Amino acid sequence: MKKYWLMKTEPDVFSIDDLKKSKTTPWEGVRNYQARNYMMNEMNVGDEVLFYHSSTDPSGIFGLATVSKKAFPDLTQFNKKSEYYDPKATKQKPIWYCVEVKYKSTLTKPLTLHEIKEISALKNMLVIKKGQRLSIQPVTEADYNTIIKLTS
DNA sequence: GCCAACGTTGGC
DNA sequence: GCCAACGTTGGC
Repeated sequence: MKKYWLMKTEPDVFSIDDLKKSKTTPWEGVRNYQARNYMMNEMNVGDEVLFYHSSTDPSGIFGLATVSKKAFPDLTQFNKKSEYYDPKATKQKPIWYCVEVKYKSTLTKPLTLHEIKEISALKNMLVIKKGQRLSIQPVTEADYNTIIKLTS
């Protein structure tokens, strides 16, 4: 059963263009249990990803990607030099997991957060809910299909 | 196990 | 840069 996701990233740190260049990337640095649990327990190879740029102007959905590898330990948690280092994690007992994400396309017509708020069919999307900070959010198949139609 | 203090996210 | 929302930490 294919699932659909929205994954947030700050384009200054990692943008859809960066993903286009690297083709795939481990989704490292997630340090929130709810987001981790989605990756660990619910994401499967082939799931569709809406690639969302946050903390930028305008913020919104700028690309499409797919999950290309199931959850595996996020190596940055073991790396003392990484900003994502977690001293409580050990290789025997990792705390943080990530999936690998693969580039699919860059939207020629991105869908900004402002536009999402204006579209009544998308009014239940989590990303427009006040105070919604979760960096990985489930998206319904209907919302995903609406977005594909609007952006192609 | 409660909850105040603190840190982070992210739109504006 | 502000600040609302909300997750995490740690003292008790």
